[in-house]
Amino acid sequence: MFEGSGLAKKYKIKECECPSGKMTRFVEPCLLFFLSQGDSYGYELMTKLDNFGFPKAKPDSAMVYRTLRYLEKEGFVVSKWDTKGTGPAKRNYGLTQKGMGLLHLWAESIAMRKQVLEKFLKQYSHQFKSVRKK
Amino acid sequence: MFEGSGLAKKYKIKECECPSGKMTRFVEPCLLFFLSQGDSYGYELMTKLDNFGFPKAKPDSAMVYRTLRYLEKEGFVVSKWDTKGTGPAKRNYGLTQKGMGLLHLWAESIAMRKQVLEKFLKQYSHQFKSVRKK
DNA sequence: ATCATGTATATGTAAAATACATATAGATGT
DNA sequence: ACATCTATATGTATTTTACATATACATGAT
Repeated sequence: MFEGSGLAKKYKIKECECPSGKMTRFVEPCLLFFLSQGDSYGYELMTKLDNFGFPKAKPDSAMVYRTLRYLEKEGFVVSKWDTKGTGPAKRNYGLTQKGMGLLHLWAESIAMRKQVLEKFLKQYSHQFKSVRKK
Repeated sequence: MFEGSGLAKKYKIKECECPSGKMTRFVEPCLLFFLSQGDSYGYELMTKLDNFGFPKAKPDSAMVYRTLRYLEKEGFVVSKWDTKGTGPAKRNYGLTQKGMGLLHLWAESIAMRKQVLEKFLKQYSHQFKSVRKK
């Protein structure tokens, strides 16, 4: 994994000088995807994100709640309070058709992005193949 | 490509509501990579970026110049003026060892990121495989 | 009873990143 | 003389992100 490589130490580079894998921006498509599997609420979505494979650091809860509110404002999701069950009331979110559309757009965008990263990595590893033993 | 899918129109979603593929952040590792192939200067690096396969939109020249200055400030690159040749003087950049280290860190980070995107896409396409005919 | 912990949502704000506009200036072609 | 291309650079408004903090219900332990 990223932390364990020792490269940062070797070259005396602060960890923060290259993105650590938080991928906060990625929160939005994840939320949309989770909601496409069924209604849910902020706290639960947060734990799902947590298990989704974010390389590092827990997703920022502020990000989750604010993203959900943004998505609702724009009509990508709808919510209603759920007072049933134990504990404090939950705001239960559901995906709209428009939200489903946004998810598909995100998927296209992510696929494209993946290709760009792949292109970079291909060129990179081609150039350094001889240097990078191990 | 992204623009041509028609999804945005179908779902009445503004293009800006999902990232368009500018990937400004990606400029830094690209610059480092280009410089690992030999010294260069801002304007040339910009055109290289242009040809690198950014899905949309030209790279912001401000971003390129500011990133180069940042990299120099932090010791990842060094520069000197090149007054030889035609046209206005160029500031010629070269990668330092520390800069090479940062490039390798970026490569790790990008590889990790690619995996996360892949994971997302795999789950996504698994879920929507039946729905997404052509 | 009161205290810590877990569940749940929400906001305030400082700092960083980004987009977009604009400035400067040498060289070249018309 | 003027437009265009090459080349670097900065100003700044806006957006994004990180981090801290506030609220409050529920539950189990002391």
